[in-house]
Amino acid sequence: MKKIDKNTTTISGRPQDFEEALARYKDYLRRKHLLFTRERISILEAAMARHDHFSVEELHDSLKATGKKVSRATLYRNLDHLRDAGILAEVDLGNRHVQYEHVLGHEPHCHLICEESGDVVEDFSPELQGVIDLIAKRHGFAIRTFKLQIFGVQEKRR
Amino acid sequence: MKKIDKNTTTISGRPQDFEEALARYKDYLRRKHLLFTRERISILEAAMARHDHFSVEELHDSLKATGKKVSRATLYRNLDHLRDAGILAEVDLGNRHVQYEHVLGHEPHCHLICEESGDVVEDFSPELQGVIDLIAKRHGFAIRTFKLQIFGVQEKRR
DNA sequence: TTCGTTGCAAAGCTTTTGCACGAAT
DNA sequence: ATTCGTGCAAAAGCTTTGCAACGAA
Repeated sequence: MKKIDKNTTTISGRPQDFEEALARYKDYLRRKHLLFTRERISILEAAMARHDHFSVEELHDSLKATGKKVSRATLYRNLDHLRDAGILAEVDLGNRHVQYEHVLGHEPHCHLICEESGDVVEDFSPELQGVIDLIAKRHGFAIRTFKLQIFGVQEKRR
Repeated sequence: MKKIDKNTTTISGRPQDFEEALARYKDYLRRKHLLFTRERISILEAAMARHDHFSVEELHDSLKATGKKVSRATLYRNLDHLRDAGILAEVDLGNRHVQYEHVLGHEPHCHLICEESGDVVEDFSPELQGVIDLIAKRHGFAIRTFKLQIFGVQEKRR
């Protein structure tokens, strides 16, 4: 397996997030006339149990580790659903790999990626949303979501 | 070949941009002790001749169209150089395909992607840079570059 | 002449798909 | 009972790599 860049960000994992995600997923599945299968629960559990950014392969490993094996094909098919249901978001960390993160309990934010260490830091500055709203308004866009990545080098802490 | 989403953005193509890119590339190659080959010129010409976002495959087609065939392997190898030389930037338009755009004559900007039509609009609002500088400063990051994508739906014009 | 570069073909990864079997309602 | 979902294996798409021949300096 190809190595994915180091990732030190930790995403908060509040207990209520899983319940909220489950409710949201059930609602989504009902609306789309899709079934609520054991594999879909396993994938949701595994995804919500990870508190960092993860790739499809890493989630597949997580599932194997818990004994609840789900085929790669099923995983791919369902990650799309989890994204469409507003439970997971795709993240671009500049490494040409699709990675995911939770949306719940996780306000809109951006990623700072250190090109030296590979570390990823999340930022929740409130100023950003205003500028983005302004830009969208200028072009007559109704915003659904945004992604901002800042690439640079993190200076040494002291 | 898989179809890539429609793309209506046009990137400006000032005559001096090619000269500037050429100078920048020669400098980069010299610094890295790399050779200045005919293939590298062809790729640079083809890339600078495109005034939109393009995929590797599309650039390969451009090259074929001008009769200057360059193998895919060489193309991949050299697109990395053009990116590292600061001539091209990788763009994420949310379609899971790597695409490129010029950097020269092209201030820092962001992309608005319409999820209905697939249209991509570029925005050069100056307010953005200030917020990004602020965020980077907060985390002790020396910025190299940033990418911002706004996903939504473009309202009808009248 | 000397190395880096290229083209080709093969290999590697990631993601998608067709189909028969199995499971949810 | 019906219909959708899953696993498997194959296929497809994209990117990288090994190697012999070529070309820039």
